[in-house]
Amino acid sequence: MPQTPATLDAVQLGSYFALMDVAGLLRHAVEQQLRDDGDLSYVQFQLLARLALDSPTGSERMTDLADGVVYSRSGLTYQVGLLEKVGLVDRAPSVDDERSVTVTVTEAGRERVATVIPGHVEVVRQQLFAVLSQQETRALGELLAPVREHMRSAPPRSATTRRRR
Amino acid sequence: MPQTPATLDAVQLGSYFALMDVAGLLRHAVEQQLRDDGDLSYVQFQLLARLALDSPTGSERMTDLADGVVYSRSGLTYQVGLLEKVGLVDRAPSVDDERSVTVTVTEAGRERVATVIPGHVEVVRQQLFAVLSQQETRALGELLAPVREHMRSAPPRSATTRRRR
DNA sequence: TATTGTTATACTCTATAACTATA
DNA sequence: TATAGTTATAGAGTATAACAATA
Repeated sequence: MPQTPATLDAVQLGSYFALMDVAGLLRHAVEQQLRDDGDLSYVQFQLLARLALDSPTGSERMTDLADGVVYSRSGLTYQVGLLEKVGLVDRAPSVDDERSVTVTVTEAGRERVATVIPGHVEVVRQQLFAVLSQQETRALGELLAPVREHMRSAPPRSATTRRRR
Repeated sequence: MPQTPATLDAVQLGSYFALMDVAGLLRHAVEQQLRDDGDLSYVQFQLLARLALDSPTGSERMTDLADGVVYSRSGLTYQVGLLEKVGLVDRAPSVDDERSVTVTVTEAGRERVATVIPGHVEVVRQQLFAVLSQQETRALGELLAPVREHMRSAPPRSATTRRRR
């Protein structure tokens, strides 16, 4: 890792690399758990969890699902296709807009999420929250939530691929 | 993203997802910059930067390079092989231990790092530090550094692949 | 025997561009 | 014309297991 590059000071650099390293290690651990316990990738888990836990109806349009989860549209089609193939979601044309596709978690999908969550939570606790106090946990979230908002509203340059919002 | 799974409270969940989302978005932005400006993946940049900026000699053994880099040994061989093929590093048997391989940045490798760093720094500044004050930046680093230490010393279960330390 | 590293192989994921269909 | 989504294709990255060589 660089020590004195162009124009980030040492504190910024340290924070940047700590963030990337921690997230990388955590994702690695979490992907292994999801694969072992539920044969899911992290992205598939995100999609399923969003449908099963965040959506009142268990349904979302493809375009809305793409928000924040996946980077390219074809990638979303691919992942949803995999989930459909194994019966964890259904796909159907939207009622109001024939161009849209509505994705819905199946019962099996909800069960899969339920199967996977305890181990998932356990990994996150061991890897991340074992080291942080309640206050620190809160502080971390409060630091990062605005950053996420900023990143989502200000996509990087050369946004050749269309993205929602 | 889940709202009330098994046994993480809402604050923990929020911090967890904020961390993963921010790091994912940041990595995405940064990978694009590295690819555009220097035809490097993030991992390749990490390896080059470590050799060029962290190592006094510009050299490291494969095994030491693997330290802190997440993935498998064969993955490291693959990435170093790519870097060698385009002349950014050299590989040679270590002098003290014939089993080991010593990787060294070439002059071209140093130049590539120098080429890429300004744009890299700019992306990180825009995406991450535009939103954080000095104090917040410091706080973020101080929160995450111990987490990283913990994760590195306590690898996840089923460490089937050997890893250093 | 244990460690260092490579190779062969297979697989997953992602992105680009071209395409269809509806608004 | 613009938007929603799919498909074809191609490439990058990763992991596993078997392997050779040295300690």
